[in-house]
Amino acid sequence: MRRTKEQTAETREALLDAAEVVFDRRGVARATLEEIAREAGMTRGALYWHFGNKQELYAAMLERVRLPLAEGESALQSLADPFAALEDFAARVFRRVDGCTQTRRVYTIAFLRREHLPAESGLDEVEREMRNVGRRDFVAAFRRAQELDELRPDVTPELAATALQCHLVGIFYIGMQETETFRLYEDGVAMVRCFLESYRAR
Amino acid sequence: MRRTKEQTAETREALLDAAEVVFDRRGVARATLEEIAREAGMTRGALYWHFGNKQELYAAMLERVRLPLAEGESALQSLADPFAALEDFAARVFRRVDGCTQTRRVYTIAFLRREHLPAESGLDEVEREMRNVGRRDFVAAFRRAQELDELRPDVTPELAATALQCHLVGIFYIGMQETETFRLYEDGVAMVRCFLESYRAR
DNA sequence: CTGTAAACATACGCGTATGTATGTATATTA
DNA sequence: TAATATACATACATACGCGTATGTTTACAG
Repeated sequence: MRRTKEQTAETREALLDAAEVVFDRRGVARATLEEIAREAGMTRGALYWHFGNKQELYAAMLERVRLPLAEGESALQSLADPFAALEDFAARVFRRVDGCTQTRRVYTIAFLRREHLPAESGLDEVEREMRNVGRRDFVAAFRRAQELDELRPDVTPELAATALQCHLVGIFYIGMQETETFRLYEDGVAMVRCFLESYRAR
Repeated sequence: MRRTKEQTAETREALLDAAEVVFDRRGVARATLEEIAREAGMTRGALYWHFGNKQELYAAMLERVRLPLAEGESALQSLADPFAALEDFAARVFRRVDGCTQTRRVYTIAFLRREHLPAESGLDEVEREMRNVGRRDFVAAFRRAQELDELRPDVTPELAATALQCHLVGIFYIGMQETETFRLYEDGVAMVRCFLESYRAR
């Protein structure tokens, strides 16, 4: 019952798709490998062939979304107009998470359907990067704004970056819970725009 | 081996204290009733006597913190100066969560150490209230601000309330993860103050 | 003072998820 | 084309955590 290389790759993708569905449905801890495999039309044998255990499966699921998202972040580098770049960045992230079902589901899983412990080797690194969104770039952007005398004089670039990060995470967190009363993209962009104005010098 | 009523109450409190510690350490799903009982110097027998199962234990743990916190929220009712009331409210919540070890731990558990599923009878209600912080009062406060022409004309009270809620939740979320680099009270108050200014009419 | 039930500790049975070991058909390679 | 390793399915052994049943002591009601 050996499959071709292409079929094997399809199986792997199907298992990751199934993992997203089941993790979202049951939560990561309560999700069983049996249910995931059945959801993909396979057995646990296939799962243990492609991934060593649930942790590796989860990590692979994160990787599949992290990589395409990482591409879009580079566009923040345009530091001519820092505030416009920040708003544009936030809008793109919201559009991405709100528009793409897979991305949204994975973010929902990482934020809500999973228990975060202080030290979890490997995973912590990736998830930290996910919730940090683009904090490093935020600091750089606000520093640039400071040089241009566009940043409020009574706040540091670091505080502004942290505040933006907090706001984005909160919007994610609430937006994923209140899926009916809250439009991630429209409301999110409006909030960030209003938020950024408050850190602008007058 | 029957105990006095007072001893029984002490046992119950000890079990709840132990639950906080173990839930924080292992996460709710991975925490075992055996470990919780041992942490309290008891056996599972005591746990099953006071609480029917892990879910009831968790709910009781939340209740113990929710009740004292609910008292402080009423002070938002002073609607003479809505923005000052909002800032004052946020400051008190931060002070409470940052200062009281027990409150902070329970909030950490509810936000980070637990998997949130769409429909979970009973718990969802309480946790929804926890993360909503004081949204209902926020709307009222921003409505009042609108009447006083103190609210930005281009935003609705509902959007402003949601934004504040998002910001608070995000500050909680990040503040509990980055316990070293982030001071919940000091940084949180500074952020909320800056945030509120942006929703003020000029 | 006595009976009863409270407040646990201990012991047991059960289901369930996990990891691994083994079986097997077939794509790939030499 | 034969040999081999791949890509799974199936079967098994194990352990763990839960719920409950039972045992035991003793505060408390009458």
